[in-house]
Amino acid sequence: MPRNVAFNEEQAIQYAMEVFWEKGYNGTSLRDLTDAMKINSSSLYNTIGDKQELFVRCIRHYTELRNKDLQRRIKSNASPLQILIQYINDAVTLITSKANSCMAVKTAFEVANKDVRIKEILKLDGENTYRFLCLLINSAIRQKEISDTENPELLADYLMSMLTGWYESYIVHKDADKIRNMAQYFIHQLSK
Amino acid sequence: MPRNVAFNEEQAIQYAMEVFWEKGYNGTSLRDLTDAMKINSSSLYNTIGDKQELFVRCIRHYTELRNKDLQRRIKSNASPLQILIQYINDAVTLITSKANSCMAVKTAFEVANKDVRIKEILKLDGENTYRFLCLLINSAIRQKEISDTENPELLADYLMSMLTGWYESYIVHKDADKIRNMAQYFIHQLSK
DNA sequence: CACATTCTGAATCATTTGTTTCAAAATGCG
DNA sequence: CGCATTTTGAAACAAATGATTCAGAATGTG
Repeated sequence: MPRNVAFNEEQAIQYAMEVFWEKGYNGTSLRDLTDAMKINSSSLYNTIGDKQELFVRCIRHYTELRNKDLQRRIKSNASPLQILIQYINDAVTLITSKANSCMAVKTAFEVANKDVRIKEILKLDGENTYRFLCLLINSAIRQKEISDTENPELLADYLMSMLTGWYESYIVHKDADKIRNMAQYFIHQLSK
Repeated sequence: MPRNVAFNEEQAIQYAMEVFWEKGYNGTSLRDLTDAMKINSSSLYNTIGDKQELFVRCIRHYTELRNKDLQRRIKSNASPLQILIQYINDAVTLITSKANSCMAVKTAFEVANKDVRIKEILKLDGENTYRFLCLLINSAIRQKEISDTENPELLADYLMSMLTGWYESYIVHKDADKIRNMAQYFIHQLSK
């Protein structure tokens, strides 16, 4: 009976995500968003909701993209340690090539303390990466690529913290070698 | 001849810093600030300047406080490794006790990419901590508290990145043991 | 086709934003 | 004291903010 929604919602969310990603939640205005999404604010409020709701949809979208990336990596037929090393190296490339940082990390520091919904999404996302890493490390230990004296859970937490720190380091110092050296050292420690 | 400034400027900066620290730059309004500082906005614009200038003064104040803390630690008559371990343990306590995170880290992610002045202050602050850590690690190596096979500069970068990551981890997971375990592991690796 | 229903666009809303104005109050110096 | 000078407080500014309104356009179903 009715008229259908004219705009591609996922595409619009993608556009909105990019703006939030760059400017942060508080730094982004409704005009910024509707401009990027190429829709009118009435359409936004009609289909998605207010700014907060849109933001929730955006980080959810972001974490889904990350999740798909991890799934893809797991399916690789490289060895566990190789997958792990590839993951770290890709992270380093990402950190040191794009000016913008990781949206999950930025959001954690900007709004996670005030918005429980956001915090919960980020928590699930973190646990997801955690499981991904634990899985790989455990497999690598079983295949004797990593020493069985290592603690997989600790190592996973360790790496995740390190990655976050690398983002900040690169924002402030813009020193790619710094990051590469740390990554190389971490991989070296891992591989013996 | 003239009337004197009535309010304590350093006290006012301290108040403003606390608000910025909690709410971030974009999340803080001029009213938030003048309320906390207990001054009128005309006084603010008369003595300090606009919001940006005030923010610069605030992180500058923040990094000065940090600097003083490092100076104090250096003067301790404990051994280099002991000072280092104390520093890490204090950081862990700070991270896992206060709800709010480190202002320098939050600011790096929120505004450092857009504001060169801010980025420069944070960079100097980072280099300061870096020197502090390198000094301690080098001394510890000379006193044979740390193996001379370690790379001091790398270790310093490593620790700084880790600390940043711990802040994010605690915001998202609120798991103090996670942080404590990582710290313990790091200290353990250091001490042999 | 025709109609009921939904979506869209432009305009507009009330607040809030960062900032400024200016008269009145305060203060040091002669 | 009295004047010149500066700070203060309340009010107000224009612009931007998040959000809503509503007439008209669009569309699937009968």
